[in-house]
Formats: sequence, C-alpha cells, structure tokens
Amino acid sequence: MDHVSSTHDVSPATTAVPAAPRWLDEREQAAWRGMLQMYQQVMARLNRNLVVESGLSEGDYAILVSLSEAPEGHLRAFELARWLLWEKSRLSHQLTRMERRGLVRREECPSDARGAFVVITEAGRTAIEAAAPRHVEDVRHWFLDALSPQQLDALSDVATTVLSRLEADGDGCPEALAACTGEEQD
Amino acid sequence: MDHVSSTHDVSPATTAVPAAPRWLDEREQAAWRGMLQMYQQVMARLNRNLVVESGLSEGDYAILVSLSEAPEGHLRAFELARWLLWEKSRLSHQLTRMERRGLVRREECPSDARGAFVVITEAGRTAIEAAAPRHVEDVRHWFLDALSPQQLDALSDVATTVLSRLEADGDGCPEALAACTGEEQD
DNA sequence: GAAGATTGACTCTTCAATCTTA
DNA sequence: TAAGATTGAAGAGTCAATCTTC
Repeated sequence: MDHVSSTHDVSPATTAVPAAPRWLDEREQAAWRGMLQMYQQVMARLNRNLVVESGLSEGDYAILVSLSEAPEGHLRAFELARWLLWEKSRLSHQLTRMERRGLVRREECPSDARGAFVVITEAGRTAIEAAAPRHVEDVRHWFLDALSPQQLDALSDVATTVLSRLEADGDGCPEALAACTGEEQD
Repeated sequence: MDHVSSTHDVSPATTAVPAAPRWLDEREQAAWRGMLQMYQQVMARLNRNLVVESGLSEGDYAILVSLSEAPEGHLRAFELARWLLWEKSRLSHQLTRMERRGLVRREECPSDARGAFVVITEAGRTAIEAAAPRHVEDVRHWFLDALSPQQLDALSDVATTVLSRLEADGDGCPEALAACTGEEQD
C-alpha cells in the first residue's frame, strides 16, 4: 500500500539465511518501485479531487458507472461484484453506505429469492453524470496526457502479460478473481 | 481503488453537457485499466500472502524495512513519513498499532523536544528478516518473472514519465509528496 | 451442500482539531 | 507562526460467521 513494499537488502549477515534470497537488481527495482509509486501517487490525486469536486469516493464512482451503463440501470449484486472484482462483503458494505445517501436502492429479485438487484436512483444518476467528465479530464491530466502512444501500448502490454500470469496460477485467489474472464470495466 | 475508476461513456444525451467530455479511446482505456487491474491484483495477492505467511501487513513491512536499513535502527517520525510518502497521522496510527505488538518503540529525541524517534525492536528485526525473503520471492513470482528486460525498462520509463509530470504541477499534493525529491525506498 | 447476500469485528486511512516546542 | 507529532471520528476493506434459498 505504501510505496515501499520492499524487496531490498534487509538482513545483512546476522542470521544464517536458509536459502540466500535473491534481492532485486537495479532494473527490477526501478520497474517495481516505479509502478508502485506511479499508481499510488496518481490515485491519491485522482481520488482526492473526485471527492472534493463531486463528493464521490472511488467506490461510489465505480458502482455508479457500472449501474448507469447497465440496461435498466440495475444489476444483480453478484454481477456487480464480479465486474468490479470486489469481494461480496465489500460490495455489501459499500451499498449500505450508498443507500443511506440515496445514490442506489436495493430491490428484490423476482426470479431468485436469494438475490438482490441494485438500482441506481435519480440522485445517483445526477451525481455520476456530473462527476464523470471531470474525472476523465483528471485521468488525462495526471496520467494519459503524459504518455506517448508507444508508451501507452507498452504499458498495456505489461499489464496484459502480468494479468495473464496471475490468471494462470490461481494461487491465493480472493474469490472474485476466479470468475474474471478477462473483461474490462473502465 | 477498485478496478473501475471509470472514464467510459456515462451520460448519453440526457442533459446538455457544458463542454462535451472526451471519453477514452481504445488505446487509452487499455493502458489505464490495464494498469489499475495489474496493480490491484498483484497487490491483493502479495498482501494476502504476506499477512498469512509472516503476520505482517504492508504497512508493518514498509516501516520495518525502513527502520532496519537505517543507521542505528531508528529514524525520526517525520523522516519515515517523508520516505514512505505517508501522511503523518497515518504513520502515527500505524506506529501505535505496531508498538502495541512490540515491533517498534518510540523514544524521545534529545535534540528536538517536539520530535520522536522510532526504533525497531528485536522482535521487529526478527519479523522483518523472516518476512523479507519470502516477500521478494512473491514479487518475483507474481510480477517480475512474467516480464522481459525490455518490458521492465518500458515500465520504468512510463513510471518515470508520469511521476515527473506529477512533480511538475504540485496540484492536490497530499503534503508528503511535496518533500519527495525523487528518492526511492524499498 | 453450494450460491447469493448480509453482518459484526477488526484493521487501515483520512480529515480536522489539538497540543507542544522551535 | 510554523514544525513535529498525536488524537478522535468517520469512511473503507477484509475475514469469518451467518442466514436464506437453490
């Protein structure tokens, strides 16, 4: 979470290490830490601006966008969770907060009594329509505009490569990831 | 925070938009969302594994690494905050939790009565020395090993480019960033 | 039993307010 | 007044347990 999910020389020679860890070389560190810092700093600015200008958190934004793009402005909860790659409990807590603020509403699902529909309200629609253009501009300003088409493609390539490796070995898969078929949200 | 800090078509034509937002094209979306997903999924696995195998959170890890690399195993609180790019209150809360668990200790600073030293304890050292090798292996396994030297360099290049733009316009700078001179931690 | 979903407890992060010393 | 640091409250995320329906 911070910028220092370190990988550096940590234990000099105090204790005998079982298998002599291979610490990261210059190139590896530059890539790894560069990515961490880039993500964290871009996101910090983006989120801060979003909440200041629109009163929406990242979570609010993600959910409202998903719902606003859905056919009738509603989705099943599990569909939302899959789409966002969120844990179901995270989604549930988030929806509770948003429902309290009148941005979404929960409705019963006729075809499956276990299920719930999540519906965007008028207030929710108003909020997302006001927030989205600014947010996109911020993404451009702090991220996209800095990069050339070649750099954008290189980054996509890196992401695709890493993500496909993660998909390959489903270790420690936090539940939502298993269902992900490669779709993207935005 | 989720994978959907959207930028997509949100408002079709309901209200007259002041300046017709430019939504992201294919290439832009691939890069932007690819980065978000890559970061989030890699981190999710890394953090989960770290806490399961070592009982340390990302925050614990970052602080213990920083302290273990410091001259006497201690740093001023504000130095730590600057290094990690953390807010001071976040650091303070984190230290409180870690002190409770015996991983670090706070000491008075002789030269500045306002200040505090943060010191790594024996338990802290033991914990980080046990955790680090595994963590580095995980970083390799889920991230570095998937990428070629060219891809690593391309990623570094992207990160450097974006970060230098952020440094350039200090908008919405969340306090810690201002002091960052380009040093890396880890 | 498994799937869809919620809840409670705990950890983590942020913001604003505060306190003390330089 | 500004710098170094802490605190409390509220929002956010994770995990394990639970409940209902398939």
